[in-house]
Formats: sequence, C-alpha cells, structure tokens
Amino acid sequence: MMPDIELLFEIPREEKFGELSNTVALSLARHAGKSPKVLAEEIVKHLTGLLEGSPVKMRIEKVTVEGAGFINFYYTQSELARVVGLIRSEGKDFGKPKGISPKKVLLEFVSANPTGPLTVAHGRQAALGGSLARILKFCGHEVWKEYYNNDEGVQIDTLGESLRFRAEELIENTKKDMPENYYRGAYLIEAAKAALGICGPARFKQMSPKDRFEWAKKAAKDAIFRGIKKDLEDFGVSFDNYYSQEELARSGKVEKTLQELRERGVVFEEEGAVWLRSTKWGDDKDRVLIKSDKTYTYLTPDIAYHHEKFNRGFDELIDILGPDHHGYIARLKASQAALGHDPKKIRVLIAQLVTLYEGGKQVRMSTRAGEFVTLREILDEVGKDTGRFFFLMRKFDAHLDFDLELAKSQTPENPVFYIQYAHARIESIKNTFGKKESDLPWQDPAILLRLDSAQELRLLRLLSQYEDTVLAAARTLEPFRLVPYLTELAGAFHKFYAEKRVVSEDADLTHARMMLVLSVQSVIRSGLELLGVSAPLKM
RNA sequence: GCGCCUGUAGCUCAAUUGGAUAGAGCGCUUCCCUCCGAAGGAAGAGGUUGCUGGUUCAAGUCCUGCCAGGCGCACCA
Repeated sequence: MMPDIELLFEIPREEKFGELSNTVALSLARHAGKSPKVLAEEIVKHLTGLLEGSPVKMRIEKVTVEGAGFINFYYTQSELARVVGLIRSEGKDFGKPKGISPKKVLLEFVSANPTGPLTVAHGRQAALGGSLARILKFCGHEVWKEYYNNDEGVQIDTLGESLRFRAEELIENTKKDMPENYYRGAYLIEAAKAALGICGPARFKQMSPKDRFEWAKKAAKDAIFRGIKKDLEDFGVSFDNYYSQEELARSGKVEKTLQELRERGVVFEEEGAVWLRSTKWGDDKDRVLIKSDKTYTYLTPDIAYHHEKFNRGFDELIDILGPDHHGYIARLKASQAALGHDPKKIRVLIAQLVTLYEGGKQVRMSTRAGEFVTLREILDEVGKDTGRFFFLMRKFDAHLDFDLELAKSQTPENPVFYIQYAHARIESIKNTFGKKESDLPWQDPAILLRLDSAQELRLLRLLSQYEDTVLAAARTLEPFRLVPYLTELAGAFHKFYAEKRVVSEDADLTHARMMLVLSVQSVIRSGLELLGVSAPLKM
C-alpha cells in the first residue's frame, strides 16, 4: 500500500536549487526502505527516461538530486524568458491565478460607529479591506464591499446628547461641566456650529428639549457620517453599500430572524431575558438576545444582518474587525449555524492594533478623552500612498508599529519609495529608448535569448512567481504578501540597473532588455494597484 | 483564572504554511556617478529563532509545560 503523500512542487528558497523542487523521495524513503538520496536518484533516472522524446524536455535544462534527497528542476533560459511574451500578451490579466472557481464574496469592513472620526485603527482595516477586495476581484471573484452603519442605539443617543450640549453652550455662550459619558471631541463643537448655522439660533431656542435632542442626533449623525465617507474616499477606499442598522430595524427583519430562531427551538427565556443557546455551536456561554428591559443587545440585529447576507446569496462572508471583537467571533458563527448556515463560510479577520510612533516616542490614544489620532491626520501628514502601504506592510494579525516620522520622510529608508522609484526609473529608461513598445519583438525567442546574465535570469524568475504570490495573498486573505515580493522585484531591478545598461549600441540586446524592464514595470504597477498604491511615472 | 494574538540580528519585520547554509530594510564600518534618475548599487560585522520536553527523514514553523507582552472574557456596543 502506498502511503498518502502529497506530490507537491515548491519554489526553492534559494535560486541555486533551481526553479522547482520536489520532496517525494524524502517522504517515501522510509516506506521504500531506501535512503532518500538513493530513491531520489532512481526517480530522476526514471524521469529522464520518460522525458526523452517528450516536448517537455525542451523546457527543462536538468533534473538533479541535491541535499538530503531533494529533486530539483532547472528550466532552460528560453523557458524562463517566455514570461516576457506572456506579460505582453496577457496585459493587465497577467498574474491572475488560473483554475479558481469564482465565488460571491461579501466583504464587510470598517463599519465604525458614527460617533466620531475614523481613527488609525480604522485606517488599517480600510486599507486591508480595500486591498483584499482588489485581490479577490483580480482572482475572478465577485466582491461586494459593505459598511455596516451602526446608526442607532445607546451610543448614538449619547452622541445626540453631546451635540445638544455643545449647541446649548454655544447659544448661551457658557462653559458647563459635561457629563462623564459624553463625547468630548472638538469635532462635535464644529458640527454643532455648522448645524446651528443652518437652523438658526432663534429656532433652536424655541425647540422643546426632546426636539432639541432629535435635532442634535440627526445633525451629529449626518455630520460625522459625511466626514467618515470623505475620509474613506480620500484614502481611496470605496464601498458598494452602506447598510444602515436603523433601516434594518425598521424593515422588521430583526423580528423575523428572531421568529426563525424561535421556530428552530434554539431560543429560551430565563430571568426575564431571551437567550440564544449558542453553546450548542461551540460558544463559551449562551447569549442574551432580548434584555429584561425588552431592548435588543448589539448581537441581535447583527445576527439578522448576517442572516440577510447569506439570504442575499453570498457564498462567503468576510468580516474585518478590531482586536476588541475577537470574543465576538464564536457567538456570531454560532448564531448563523443556529439559523442553518455553514459557519465555515464566515471568515473573520482580526486586524490587530496600530501603535503610532513619532521619532521613537509613542503617541498615546484614547477615544474617551477625545485625543486620538485620526485617519485624516495620517492622510494629511503622509498621504494616501504611504499610509496605505504602511498599514499593509505587516500581516494584519500582528501589532503594527507605524512610525510617522519614517513615513513622512521622503528618504531611502522609506520602503514605499523604493518600489515606486523602480517604476519611475523604468519610465525614464523608456523615454531614453524613445521607440514604441508595440514595435518591440515581444514573441521572438531568439532575441529574448540574450537575457542570460545572472541579474536578468533573476528578474525572469521573479516575474514568473507573481501569480503564485497573488494566489497566496488571496488564499490566506493577506495582502501584505505582495509587499516583500514587490520589494524584492524592485531590488532585483535596481541591482540589474546598476550593473547593466539597457539602451546601448547593440540593437537586439537593447530590445531584449527593454522588454524585460517593461515587464518588470508592468508587474510592479499591477502589484501596487492591488495594494491600492499608485505607481507614479515621475517622482 | 479562561480564551485569542505575539515573541526571530541593536531596531522594525520576512522565511513560499514542515524543507536545504534562518533572510531583508534601518542603524554601524568601508567602497561605487565622464554613462538610461545615487530616492540607487557592492562588501563587512551582527543569531543558542523567549525557555523546556516531545512528534519525524526534516521544526523558527506542529504538540506538552513554563516565561514575557498585548487584547478580550456584559442583560455594553
């Protein structure tokens, strides 16, 4: 009996081990009763026999046994150089992973409560979601981006009270002691001023306390939500839909979902409250749906919302949440399982915290005190490109140190410029070359054969790894995987540039190198596009 | 106390998900522009992968137990 072995090829970490590597001999050695090396030799011998007379043979330079029993495949130069023609013919689609079955994905992210401006934490989630959507779309999935707007409830009421308080301060021209739980940020004073400007002080004075509150609540929500949308827009992140919790409540879907849960017999009453038996699906404890004061918990409308997502026909739900929500995942999944959905179709990404540094000193943040660093400040200080790049540089489940000073510096230690510089530098070479791209002999293997230096082969190898990188990013939902790849590609280009001249007397060599360099530019542009970072022609 | 995340070079992080001699950037020490953009390139120094035991051909990666840091454990949202 054969043991269950996966026959997987991998790209060796080091170039000197060829383009593809296989470890069957290592895993089968014990079963075969031979040393891995001997077994590998036998496999290679057999394989070379099979290759004889096969068209594949033309594409493989050699197959060797190295190390403990690794079987390494080395491509011929012409096989490596094929990627150049491919990049040209596939154009923008180059790197799009093959053989993916398209899914309908609902990507929910940011979803910040409209009680204040977006913070750096939201910035990270926005960058992550925006980039993830681009990557999944590039892979052929249908992606719908949604922002769940938590526009009702206790916090929103408090927000309304806070604005009313500010408005009264302005009208009476006094300073009063603000209640402890109110929102104290300066943005509410601005919003109050603007709202009073529209309504007029006279009308405000005539309002009853209740009218003042309703008026203030609406003004606050509108002002803050407008600001949030503007921040996101300037950050280059767009949504297909803003889903209002208030509208969800009005639609009666929350009650309908509760009814469904009751019919499924997964709800019970105890101590005057209504509970979901979420422990049945792995949650730590059962959860309250309706409190003893008859109001809903946060969970209840959110269950209805996710139920609604499934009912709208999405195959996969991705939620991006902050680290303070990880305790929430189990109950959310349990609730959907209770409604008959497959909880494995929900993928929750927890974006860990961002710590801001300014010249080695930590910048403190606290929402309550109203002193926090906003996404707007990041935009103003470092710009969209650098901001997005920095937020995506690390994997999202690790804490992120964001050094404002480094991000602001237009110096070589800033990694985003390193990549953009390569792109701009190639544009400059293009200008020196002066002829049209379309006139180049893109599909001429004889000319591409001239790309035979170590630097050129390295670039060819890297270019052919782009698709794998995109695929890995999509599979793990980690856009950051593109960052080391692009840095390496840019680095390989800079090294090539320092050692070889592209435009020279030798016409064929010039053409070959132009095609190579333009291919590099095209892949850098594509990769930056997936991150949501621009690829400037000049810097 | 329980759960999740993290621990790798002086600093910030990688390591193709279990592969070969653990790699980059910054910082430090030296070099390289008569020539397509020096926002660049080359060389050097820097490591017991927090500690411990295990699993196997192979462990930074998986499992046990500790240690340290962060975040959570509501009839809040």
